[in-house]
Amino acid sequence: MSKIAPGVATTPCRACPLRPLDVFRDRSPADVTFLQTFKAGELAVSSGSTIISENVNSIHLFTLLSGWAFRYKTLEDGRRQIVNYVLPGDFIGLQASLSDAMTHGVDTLTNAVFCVFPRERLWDLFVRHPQIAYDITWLAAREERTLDEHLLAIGRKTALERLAYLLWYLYDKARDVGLLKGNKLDLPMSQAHLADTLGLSLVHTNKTLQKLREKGSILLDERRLTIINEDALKIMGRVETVASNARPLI
Amino acid sequence: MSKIAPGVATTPCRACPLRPLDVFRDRSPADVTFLQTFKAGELAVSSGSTIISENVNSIHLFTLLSGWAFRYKTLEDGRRQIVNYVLPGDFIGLQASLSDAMTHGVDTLTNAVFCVFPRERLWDLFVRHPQIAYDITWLAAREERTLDEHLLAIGRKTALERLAYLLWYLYDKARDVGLLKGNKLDLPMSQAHLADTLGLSLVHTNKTLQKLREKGSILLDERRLTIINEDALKIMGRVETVASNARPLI
DNA sequence: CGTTCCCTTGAGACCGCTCAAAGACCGTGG
DNA sequence: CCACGGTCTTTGAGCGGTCTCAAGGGAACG
Repeated sequence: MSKIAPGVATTPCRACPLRPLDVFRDRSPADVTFLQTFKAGELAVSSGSTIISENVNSIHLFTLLSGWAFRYKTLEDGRRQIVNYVLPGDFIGLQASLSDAMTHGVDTLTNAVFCVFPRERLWDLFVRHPQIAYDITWLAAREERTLDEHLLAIGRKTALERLAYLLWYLYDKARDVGLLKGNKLDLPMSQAHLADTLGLSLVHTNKTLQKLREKGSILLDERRLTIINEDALKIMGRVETVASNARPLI
Repeated sequence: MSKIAPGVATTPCRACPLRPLDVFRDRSPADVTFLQTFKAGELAVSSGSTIISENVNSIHLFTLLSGWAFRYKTLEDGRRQIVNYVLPGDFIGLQASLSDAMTHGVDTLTNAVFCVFPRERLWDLFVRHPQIAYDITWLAAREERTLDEHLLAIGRKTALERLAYLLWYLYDKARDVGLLKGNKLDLPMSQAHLADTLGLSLVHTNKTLQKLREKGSILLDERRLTIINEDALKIMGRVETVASNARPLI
């Protein structure tokens, strides 16, 4: 089901397939070399695996190399809230690592490969590689901003606005890391996942999806999303226009 | 309305009234001395002031010394979502500082005093004071966890659960910094603020508040909150029991 | 003493919920 | 090969939680 690749050939950081992408900042060769030593290995898991468990402290930090995952929290009676999605290049585990208490879970939506970094070397990193430390903080602040945005959506937007917002968010996020095929994107999650992200019931999510399709700006069939009119979708979703700069890749 | 105290006597970090509190970690005298030099001054503002404006990059970082504030986001049509509350000892501004795009606003609920730190010295801090850099990251991860929790509440809890959760959250947070008088807490926000935090309408928030009062675990009158049965409140709010450790104070 | 803000209450509308069930698709095992 | 169970999507029906609109009262303030 899941294992940390032992002798198996792993991707060397200098040949990281993500780093050349425009969304990621350039990094000095020295820092790339350090990241290579910081990387303890790779974790290759199948779809539906739990990478970080709620209520259990994680001893690792991860960068997703390929695949999709999501962060979530659940209540005892089973109600689940998906807090954010994880795409290639996203760095996760800081919360579960630094804080000692309850945290979120992370599950994969597809087969996925993670770079694994040992938490115990984080302090060493802060001492000896301030640039990377700064980048980690930058990413944490960025995630915070995303969560603010999601809170605004769930707390104050209508079902239709929320759904339009979420689909645009996923589309835009996927575009950053080159996952689009033209104006099409293969989404790995079910409508139940979307519902748990939006704070809506499954049934109502489905009906809202119908409505959104009727508006003519999107297609979504067989989990393939096609964006016909991105601007209209953004307006419907009350999306703030964001000029996002390149971000660091850990 | 607001000004950075110039020649006015400000609180020296070594005599910080917050640091002796149990919630805050001990810090080496050398680091306290550095923080003193990092601190550019104090910002004393009256109730209802905007400290950080949405859509405008902030050039400062702040630690709240005294008073209450809140972080929020708004939509163009005026709908507002309060994202979190800021109490003494809380460190804010990282998002608005590090990221270049749209951000949240921060308004005060009472007269308040902030310690002001210049953003441009943040990099220097990361190079020369890794412990403080680490602490800042730790706080960012902690805030992220809080937002996850709020997302779970707004997305998946009922109105009554949300309100119970919020009141307990505020009570617990205030207790940390010694703002309780016995089992009483003076809340500075209106029911409109509570509504905008919970993703509910003002009217329904009021009616939910009635219901919660009827349950007998709380009193809330004239903005004075009395917790009669904390355990019952936590259960109603579906609050995870959190064993929170001491946290750093910047 | 008028204005403003806040809390409260009532009434009715509607958005989103639960319950229920059917069809499509898929992998598995008989 | 087909039967079967599981997951996912879709649809209908009816309930109810939350919303909007409206209005009144109290406290604070100029």
